[in-house]
Amino acid sequence: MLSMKAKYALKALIHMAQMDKPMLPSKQIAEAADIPQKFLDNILQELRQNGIVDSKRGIFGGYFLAKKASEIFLGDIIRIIDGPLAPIRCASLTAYQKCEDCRDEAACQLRHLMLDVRNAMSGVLDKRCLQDLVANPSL
Amino acid sequence: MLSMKAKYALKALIHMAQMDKPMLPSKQIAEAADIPQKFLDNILQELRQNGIVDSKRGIFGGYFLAKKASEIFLGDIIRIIDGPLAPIRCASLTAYQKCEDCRDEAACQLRHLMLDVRNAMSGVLDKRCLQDLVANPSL
DNA sequence: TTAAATCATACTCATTAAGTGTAGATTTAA
DNA sequence: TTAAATCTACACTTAATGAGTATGATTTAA
Repeated sequence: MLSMKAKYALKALIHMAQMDKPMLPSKQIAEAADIPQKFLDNILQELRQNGIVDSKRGIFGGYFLAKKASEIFLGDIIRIIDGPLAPIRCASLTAYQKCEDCRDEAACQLRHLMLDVRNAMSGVLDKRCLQDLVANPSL
Repeated sequence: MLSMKAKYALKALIHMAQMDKPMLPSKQIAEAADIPQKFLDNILQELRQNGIVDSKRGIFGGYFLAKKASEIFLGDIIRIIDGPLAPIRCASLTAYQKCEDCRDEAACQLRHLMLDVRNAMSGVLDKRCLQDLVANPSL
């Protein structure tokens, strides 16, 4: 399950990509996307630290996309907020971690299955970018 | 992410399917699959209540699959233990629930995306059964 | 200098995850 | 019939995570 936090992150970014304004204060994003403002601040912070958005302080400051919407992939956003896509860590490509109780990883049926699940998810989330959610409303 | 509980459930069922014994006491499953026994009892209970396994009490009792391994699908096991596959409820087919903050569900980009993710996951988990994990060790 | 904004840290509060413990019921071989 | 091995039910614990809040500092344009 996606956390609310990740859902909010996606909603906020979609909103930012849809507006052609270069910069939006978090308050406006919060209102437009129906997200608790302070929580959104946390989220935007995390996205900023990971190079998804950038910010300008002071009055008339705000947040803006750090890259083109066509270069921001949805899988990466989810990874930043919720961690790896894979259902279990030993099936993650970006955050691999060995199972403690696994005797023979190469033969582990569960891992093979979950690798397939991970790849299926990645096939959707790492192929699509923010732009796809804006440009193609009927997708 | 899959919970430990769901992972244990899958490990236990795989072990049961692999052994050709008709019945296994939970203690043996716990040892073989490296699962805390009491926790496994809870899990087997839940699987029994959902028609995945059945049990026989008394000395020489134990648990056994309630259906053929080829009829037990992995998606269903995960749904029983962890709930719906879909990343958000409004994208679930088996446990649909409306988003509270959604103005126009049909146009919601996020939902369409997550429906695709759900279908990708289902494409793996609802197509494969326990038998696949036993019969096809190199899959 | 002040108002509006971001930035940083720390805190709360409820729920879930991951088990454990205790007590009792059922079965069946001996 | 009884002891051993099991299942069954329910309550409890302990830690982590989720979903936010609160407070205060810093920046910047006017």
